[in-house]
Amino acid sequence: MTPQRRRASVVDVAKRAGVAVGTVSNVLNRPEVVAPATKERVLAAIEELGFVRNGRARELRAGRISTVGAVVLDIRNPFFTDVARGIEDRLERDDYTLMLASSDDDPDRERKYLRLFEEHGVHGLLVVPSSADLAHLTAIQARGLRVVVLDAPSSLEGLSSVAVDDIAGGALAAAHLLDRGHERMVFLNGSHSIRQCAGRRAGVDRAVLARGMDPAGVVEEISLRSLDAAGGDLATSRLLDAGGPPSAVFCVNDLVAVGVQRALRRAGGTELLRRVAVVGYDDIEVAAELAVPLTSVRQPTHEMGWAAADLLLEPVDSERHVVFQPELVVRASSAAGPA
Amino acid sequence: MTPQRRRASVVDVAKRAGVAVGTVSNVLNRPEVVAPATKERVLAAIEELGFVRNGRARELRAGRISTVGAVVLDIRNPFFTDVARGIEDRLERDDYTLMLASSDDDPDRERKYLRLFEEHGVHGLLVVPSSADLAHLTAIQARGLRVVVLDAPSSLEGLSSVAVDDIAGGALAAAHLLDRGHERMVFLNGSHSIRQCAGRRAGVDRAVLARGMDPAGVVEEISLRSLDAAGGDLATSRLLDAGGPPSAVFCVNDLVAVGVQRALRRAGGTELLRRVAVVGYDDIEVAAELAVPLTSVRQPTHEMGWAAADLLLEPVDSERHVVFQPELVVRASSAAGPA
DNA sequence: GGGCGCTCGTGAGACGATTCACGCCATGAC
DNA sequence: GTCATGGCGTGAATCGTCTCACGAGCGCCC
Repeated sequence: MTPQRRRASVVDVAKRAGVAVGTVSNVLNRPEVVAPATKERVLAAIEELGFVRNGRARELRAGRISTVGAVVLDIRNPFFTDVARGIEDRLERDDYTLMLASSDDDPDRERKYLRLFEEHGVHGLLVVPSSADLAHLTAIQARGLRVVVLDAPSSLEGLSSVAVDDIAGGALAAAHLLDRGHERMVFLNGSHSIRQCAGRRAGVDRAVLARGMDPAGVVEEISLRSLDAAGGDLATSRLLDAGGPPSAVFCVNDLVAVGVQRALRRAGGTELLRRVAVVGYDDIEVAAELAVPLTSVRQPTHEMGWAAADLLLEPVDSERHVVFQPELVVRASSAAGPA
Repeated sequence: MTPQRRRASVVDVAKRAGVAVGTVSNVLNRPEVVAPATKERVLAAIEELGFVRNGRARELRAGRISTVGAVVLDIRNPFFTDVARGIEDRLERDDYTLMLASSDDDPDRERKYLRLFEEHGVHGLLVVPSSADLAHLTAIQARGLRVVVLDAPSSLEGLSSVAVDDIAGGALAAAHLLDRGHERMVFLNGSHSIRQCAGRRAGVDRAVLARGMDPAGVVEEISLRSLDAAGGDLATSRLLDAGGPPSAVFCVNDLVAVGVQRALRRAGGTELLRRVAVVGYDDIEVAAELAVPLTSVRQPTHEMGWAAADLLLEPVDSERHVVFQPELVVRASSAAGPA
């Protein structure tokens, strides 16, 4: 309890209890081999000195590692925190801990965190890659770490993965808007170097082609720099300034859709809001509670996190892939027909 | 690049480059003292072996620690992720890293994570305490770690803190409802062992007393087990079953308020929703975009996180307290008058 | 040519916990 | 009385990195 210059170590405890360091270690790790009286003395000394094990030394010696690192794209997006929660729940079962970091879609930040985790000696890494190039991940795996890629379905070069079928998701959304009669739509997407973005676009194209139409004539894709409400708001404002509202907008995630709705309402009130069909992606918790409840593509977030952590902890050494199917949740925001 | 049984160590690198281990270390840490030719050889060996520093050994030896641990109440609440972002931004400036964990309002989980972080040897800890008892935190501080308490203003027993004035926040919300003429209100709160909850209740009482009324007659407080949309939904459903809708509801956070709105709408459509005045807390990003935009108490989240990290990194050793003032953001949800 | 200073590189020791081969002692069987 | 057995405890060696006191080699100047 008294402030100390230096943390107490096993040596200090051993001295205080009048035993050897090995005995202290035994009390901590295999208490059953220590006689009760001795154990008592050691525990008392630990208490008095406020001794706390030094995990770094412990892991250095033992090689044991019970931490897992995860790098997601944006920690403020509920989609990723839900996935993280799924990861955590699975890890807890095996007494592992999660270190979470957010790359902000920035490959450099991603690399920085991956390196940090690797130096730190994590058991494995869960990564939502921010670019299409996975060479740095295969290199890490080659060094003996387990790597599981989340949300990046294709061309995995030997890495295990958990993903939702983004092509199917994009197709669901686009088909829904086409069904409503929209023959032109705006797609607010992220950079195609983000795999989910490229995949959803491919799905959109597939749905359009399936109806014998030409994607180039139907889909106007706008690439956003920031995939959040601010990004959606800004892009929509520009559209309105440029030539009036589109009749249908598909957004690469729900936060962007929230921004779209915000800009529409600001420009033309609820009336304008109801005239534009908006479809989001992720089905975040508040999607149903918005001014105009949002039609969205739902992904099984918790299950994805769980499955990813599962792949990481499993002793299996082979490459494995888990693909979940997305689901369209139809609400009022997509009710509007074409202009 | 080739898979290896064991991670390459400095010894391996030294052998390969034909130098001493100290030289390898110098290349990594003080490259300017190594002759160019030697440095070249060492770097080549590092590349060939895929050598990655072992951070555990490094920190063990150096005592140097560049990690900070944070334990927040609920990682899915945007309030906490915004605070976390503030922390991260401040830490990044000094090349520190954040390990984030979520206690789920559970003191046992909180203790578990704190212990883990302490064993891990973090530089310091940022904690949003889940109970009123801070003895375990002072004990940690006594052992030489820096501890900053977030969002817990009173009786700090020597711990530095960053907080928003919860009493003022509770008072703002209650005064607003009283101004609208509501003489009865429901307060959906969490356990009073959570300090923010106790503080906001105190603020509510203060506002009521300031008008010469009796809190017991005005405020019906309901204690929720889970402070999220599900919790608010459930409590509201029960209220409706028991005796019809209240005229005013103050929620301890916005997620709870979202749940309240959901239950109201389910029971009586938008019409019922507009008849009940609802005030939330935190002003999360989507608060303005809900079906009925939510009146809420805004807290400067990013600044709080930044300030907390600042206290942790500063070399100052004295106890410091930073208190931010909350702000009421009035929107449509609180427009309804008394029944 | 002896002394001095400088640049580079060396390698043993330290950080703190764990492990394991070993020794001590008491007990009990023959 | 001897020997085997088993329960307890010991402490040196180990993990991988960094530090630091030291020394080798070289050039330069008086």
